[in-house]
Amino acid sequence: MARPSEPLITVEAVTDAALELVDESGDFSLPRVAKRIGVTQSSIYHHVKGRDEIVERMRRRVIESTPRSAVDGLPWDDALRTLIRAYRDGFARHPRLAPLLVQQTVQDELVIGLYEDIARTLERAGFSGAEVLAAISTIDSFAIGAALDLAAPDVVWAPPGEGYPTLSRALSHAPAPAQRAEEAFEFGLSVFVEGLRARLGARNTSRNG
Amino acid sequence: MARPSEPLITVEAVTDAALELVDESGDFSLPRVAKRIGVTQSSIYHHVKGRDEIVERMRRRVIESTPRSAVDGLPWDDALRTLIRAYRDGFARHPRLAPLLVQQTVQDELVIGLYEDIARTLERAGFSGAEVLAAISTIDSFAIGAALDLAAPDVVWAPPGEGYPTLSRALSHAPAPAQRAEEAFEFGLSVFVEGLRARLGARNTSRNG
DNA sequence: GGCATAAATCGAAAGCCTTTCGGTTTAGTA
DNA sequence: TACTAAACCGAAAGGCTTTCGATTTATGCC
Repeated sequence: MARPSEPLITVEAVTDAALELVDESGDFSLPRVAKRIGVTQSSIYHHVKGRDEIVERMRRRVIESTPRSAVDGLPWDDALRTLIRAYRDGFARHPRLAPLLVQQTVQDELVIGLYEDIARTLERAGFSGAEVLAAISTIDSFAIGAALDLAAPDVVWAPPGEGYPTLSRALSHAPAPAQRAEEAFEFGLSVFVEGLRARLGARNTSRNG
Repeated sequence: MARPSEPLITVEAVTDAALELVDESGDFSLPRVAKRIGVTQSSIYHHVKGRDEIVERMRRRVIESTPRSAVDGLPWDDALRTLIRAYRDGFARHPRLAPLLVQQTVQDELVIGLYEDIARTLERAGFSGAEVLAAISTIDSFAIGAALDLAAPDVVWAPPGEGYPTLSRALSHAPAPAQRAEEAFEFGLSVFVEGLRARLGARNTSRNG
């Protein structure tokens, strides 16, 4: 075949097909993407640079599917919760994508924009400099971990026997997998924000230094 | 060659070689492991079931390298900090292993034992049932995220231009990469524990319910 | 309109990877 | 001593990513 009047491939179609494959099977490959959109593997290289670019495009696709929310009017703790939820919700829609993303660096401008919003909110709350950076790192760790939690298999921890009474008791309260991950995320989020508030309070009443 | 009097391969040697390769290059493969211990790829299959088993053995190797600490005498918050640090410190010694581990389920008994200790500590603090489970999930998310943070490249967030003043200000306080990850982990850990304490306090003084 | 260039496709292949299979020699055992 | 099981090797199947040359066609320029 030769060059067609309308290209058979678009980067969007490649990204879509790859994302579908990830949702269905947890992974993707160039031969499978090519087959899905009805072209040859090699043709894909005329539209993307390689496998890594497809991963980057999936990351962007997932992030821009969550609208950037205006939080400047909200109290800082509500604002922070909103932003962190937005970050994590993108992954929640494509849970099996998370393990692929953690292998690669982020340089996407949209993510940077989200970080800027988080940084502003933290400064507004009363944190500064090094603390803001540490808090953002923590938020990143927590959100990515929570996204991976979504991709985890149904039975995450299976105590092998009778020797773990307390853990078994906790597990007996486990709801359905997706709901468990959701509840765990909300719990962790609120505990983290409460911790930040406690830290600010201790500073303002000069109890800690 | 035929069957030697002493086997040329042991599972420990395979695990060691794989871990060295991961530390050096961020990944491993059976041909490279085989070359490193001076045998053929196929021979490895007489000692481990496949690639996945090698990954599981590396996980176990890393976890058992951190001794299980006795925390029953400590106040619950100190105990919790100690346990979470122990979980994360294993990864800190082999940062590039983390991305490989998140692709696979945990069923290792040692990890379950650590979770049991965390569950006991949380019950001792005053949490119960569903809260314990949610807290453990959160701890897991946070620790794994922190481990991935260690494996991240030096410049994690690079604001592309002038449009991100608050983030840029925060980044100007960034210490060396490894230290940044370390400080972020300690910050998040202490905020998380403070948040748990705040939640208990609110409950005891009946301010929240 | 005619022509050079650039783009889009394909087929083939190089070079990785994981896993399996058959052949060979030796260790352990009845 | 003879038989089975174990440990090794070489070869190969079938997957992957990426590159290359050949072919045809769209596009831009004179």
